[in-house]
Amino acid sequence: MAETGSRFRHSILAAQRSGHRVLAELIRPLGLTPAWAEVLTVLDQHGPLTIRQLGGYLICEADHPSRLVSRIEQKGLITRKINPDDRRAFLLSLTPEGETAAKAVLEAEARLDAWITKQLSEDDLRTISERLSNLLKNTTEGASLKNRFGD
Amino acid sequence: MAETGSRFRHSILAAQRSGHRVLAELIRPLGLTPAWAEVLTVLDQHGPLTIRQLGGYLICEADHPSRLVSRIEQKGLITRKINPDDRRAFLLSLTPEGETAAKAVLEAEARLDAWITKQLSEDDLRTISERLSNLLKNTTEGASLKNRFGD
DNA sequence: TCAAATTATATGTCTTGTCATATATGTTTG
DNA sequence: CAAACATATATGACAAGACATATAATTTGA
Repeated sequence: MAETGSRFRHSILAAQRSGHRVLAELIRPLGLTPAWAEVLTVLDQHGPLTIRQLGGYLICEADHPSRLVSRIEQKGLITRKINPDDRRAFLLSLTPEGETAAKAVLEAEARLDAWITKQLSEDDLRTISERLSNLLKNTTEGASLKNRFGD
Repeated sequence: MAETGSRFRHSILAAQRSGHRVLAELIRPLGLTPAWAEVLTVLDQHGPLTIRQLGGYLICEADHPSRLVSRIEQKGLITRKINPDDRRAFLLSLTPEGETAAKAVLEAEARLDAWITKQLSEDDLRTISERLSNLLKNTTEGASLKNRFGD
């Protein structure tokens, strides 16, 4: 079938949009969005990072997440410290409120993941992740995936 | 592993973003975006549609694509005819320029799909599409997928 | 050492997408 | 028939994401 690829692409798009919508609903009561959730969980897990380093872990944004970060900062979930070694690059960390929010995000994501693992087997999930990682091996998104989840 | 679901979700996100970026690069010379491409190919394939009907085929937009349509219309790729039976609902069709653009989109997508089918087997692609459709069976995105590609 | 190149971040502008709400038309029902 | 309800589309406001460009700090190399 010539449309195998097209159907595959549209299925990926549909899955992403659907998952995004569901996650957005789960964390909206927290005043958060999926992009904010990614920033919070990455900072929670990988400690103080510069904006550029943070970008290397994010899948939601290809460019430098300056504006995303400043919005989250304005809500008081992130602080930036001046780096004496390089006064261009700030070090971003979670505030106590940010850590609380990150924990709440992890709980919401755990609920979503529990639902997903009821629908598809662990084996299917792992196989799909692996095939997609393979497809993305020379892309920035693939690099971020590897940074976050290893090979 | 607890993170199987998380990795799966992030892989889907990464694949979508990467595919979106590549398709955007392929059709940018045509002055088109991936969302426009979806509208053009759906109208090309499924004839005159109202905005609501069009929305039922689109995966890129959950709500009614009013503004997306009016932007494409302003570029002269779509026309709307008043429907005498229901003066709320317009019937959208491609202009000759729109049909040309739709053909060009199909060619660009065919190049992308040719690359994809070199990276993953037809069997893998079909299996992944099927598992994702299954996951989405009670969602609006799943309904659009079914409208476009059947069961 | 100092000009050029590089790097980190920021910002203007635009399209996309969501939510909430508005308006106009059509349908149903008391 | 009129009021209530439903439907089709539009729009204001915002976050997200991409691209191009700008600015400031650092590094490099002649």
